[in-house]
Amino acid sequence: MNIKDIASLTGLSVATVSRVINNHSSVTKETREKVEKVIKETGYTPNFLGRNLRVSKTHKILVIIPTIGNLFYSEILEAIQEASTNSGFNILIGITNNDTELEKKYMELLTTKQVDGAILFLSRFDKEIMTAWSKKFPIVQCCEYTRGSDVTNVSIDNKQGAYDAVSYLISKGHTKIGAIRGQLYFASEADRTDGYMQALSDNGIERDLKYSYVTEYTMEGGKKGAEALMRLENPPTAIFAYGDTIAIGVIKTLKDMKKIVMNRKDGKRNVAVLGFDDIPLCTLFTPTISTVEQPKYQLGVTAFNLLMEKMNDPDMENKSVVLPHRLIIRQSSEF
Amino acid sequence: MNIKDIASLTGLSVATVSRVINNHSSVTKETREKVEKVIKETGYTPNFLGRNLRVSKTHKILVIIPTIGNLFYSEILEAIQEASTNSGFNILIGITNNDTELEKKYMELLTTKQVDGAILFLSRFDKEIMTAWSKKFPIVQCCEYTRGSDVTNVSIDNKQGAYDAVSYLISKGHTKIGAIRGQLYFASEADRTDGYMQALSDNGIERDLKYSYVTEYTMEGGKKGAEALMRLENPPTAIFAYGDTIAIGVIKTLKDMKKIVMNRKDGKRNVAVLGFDDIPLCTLFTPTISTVEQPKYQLGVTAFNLLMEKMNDPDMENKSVVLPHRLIIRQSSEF
DNA sequence: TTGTAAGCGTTATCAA
DNA sequence: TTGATAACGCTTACAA
Repeated sequence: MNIKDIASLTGLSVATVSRVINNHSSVTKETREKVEKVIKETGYTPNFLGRNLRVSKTHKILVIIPTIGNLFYSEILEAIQEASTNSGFNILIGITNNDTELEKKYMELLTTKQVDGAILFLSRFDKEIMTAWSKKFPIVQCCEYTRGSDVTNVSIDNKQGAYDAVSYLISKGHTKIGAIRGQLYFASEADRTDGYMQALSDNGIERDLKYSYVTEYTMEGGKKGAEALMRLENPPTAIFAYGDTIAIGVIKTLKDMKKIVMNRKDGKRNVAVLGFDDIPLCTLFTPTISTVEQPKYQLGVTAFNLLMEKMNDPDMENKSVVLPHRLIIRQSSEF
Repeated sequence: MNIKDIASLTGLSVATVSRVINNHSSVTKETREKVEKVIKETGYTPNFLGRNLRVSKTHKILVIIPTIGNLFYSEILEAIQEASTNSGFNILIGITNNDTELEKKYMELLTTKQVDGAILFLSRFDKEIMTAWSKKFPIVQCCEYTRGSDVTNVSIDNKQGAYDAVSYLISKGHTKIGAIRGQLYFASEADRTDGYMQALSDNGIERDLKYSYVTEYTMEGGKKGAEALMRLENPPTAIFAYGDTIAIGVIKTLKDMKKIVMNRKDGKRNVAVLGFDDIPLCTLFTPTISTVEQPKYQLGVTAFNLLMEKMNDPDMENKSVVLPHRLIIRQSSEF
């Protein structure tokens, strides 16, 4: 059952049927109704393979994302999905676990015309590659950017976010502040490290490299980090985690070690913890987790809207949108 | 740059170029090399829009899923993604939040030939509709099934899982056992309710309808459920949550209410909680959460493999695969 | 307002 | 082994 069949059944041409399907104004009410009747009776639906080839569009976008097992990403992805569905686009998802080969492989969906554009949650490719891609295809980096490249992107000011977080810990009397971060797969991490260092130096605190621990962006990673930092001769009294998922692992571990005890009465001071992202779990944990909020919904929607702009006007100049973050103080930083 | 251009540049026909691209055996080594050289030099990549139309295949599958904000689903989805990537398939994702209209809309991706098959995490459509769809398209239900329909599916034995859970709580001396579940969007919920009731009646306990609370499958839902159940005149001493996400909300609320106190010394008994799914958070919470484990990775991989079978042989008889579950006892049920 | 027909980029059949 | 060409289903000039 194809458009030709409908044409035969109505006694009209395929062109007219096509016009009806695409809501062209130049069809009389009667023919429109005649065609629609037959379409309804037959249950015909257009084959998009033909249409897509003809118009050279897919109405699909690609989202390349490290994982969806982190509520930070899944929330943004849900926002993208909502926005794209409202605009008649569907999402092809590429989960990479930071595997560069996979990242490249998914990018082939652009060269092979299987998607119209892409949103990338990554920043590991050379700036030259990123710029070249951006010249060829509509792409937007979300939460990340590639220094020195010319690519449209949306993110928060990660340096400032980290600066705010660490400054706050310092204001609470901490000087030995540990940091647990990922493996520099992301530009955001480098920026947060900049903010961390800036806050220390602005307050006359010398950075102790032993206080920085590198691991995966997982609860397990947080566990490892907390253990390593607490094993130090002179352990930190506060820990800045580069993600709430890490922070959760940190807190769990510190609780197990009795470095955090709720309603402490032995006069000792709990280790303070501050996270990043503000995922829903922050308020459910004990202690509730202080963090730097990223506007996840807005990040997703903005990324999609920017991509739409790029798709509609490929020659548009690339822009960098910076959305506001917010330091949220809950219990875990108040020790 | 298309296959015609490559043909011109090599002085061969498009047919031969196509054969090289598709690794046909009937090309001489020399021509193959000649073509491959030009392809490499020009950076040509085939346009899948043309190919897809010609072969009437997309190498894409659709996954319709209620949410990815629940680690239960995101873990299965990652498994599907891994399996499909290994087999050269890409995933189109449809997040529905249980919106039936959206579910239908995403199903149109099948009728319009934009995907080759679909994995559905839902069971709300009539058995007639499901059967009809299954006759027309390769589809597989994952974690769910539709009673009376003829559709390939994979899930655990939800009734038995709930039976095991509730029986265990009874064995620990509980007779007043609350249940917090979703809004019967899923067949799995009905099955779990059957198991819950069976366990009660097998142990001579009469079911008290007041002990069943209906809400959303979220932490917020768990909070509401716990509050409602604890407000009862004769509140339950144990709560069976139909999902770990709910269980987390329940536990947080019970802790806030002092119905759960770690290292309790006032002689009172904590309310026991048992979840379902076994998401990673179960071990990070205090108390750690007892639950019924679903083999998430295996569910995802099996769903994909079943779909592959259906796609390769549309006339294959539908099967129902049941994977093993496992009761995992941690702290939250031991009060 | 409607119809004719070209063409999107591929693959596959058939003939050479 | 290679080439010529039809066909996949659709949209869109252009013509009527």
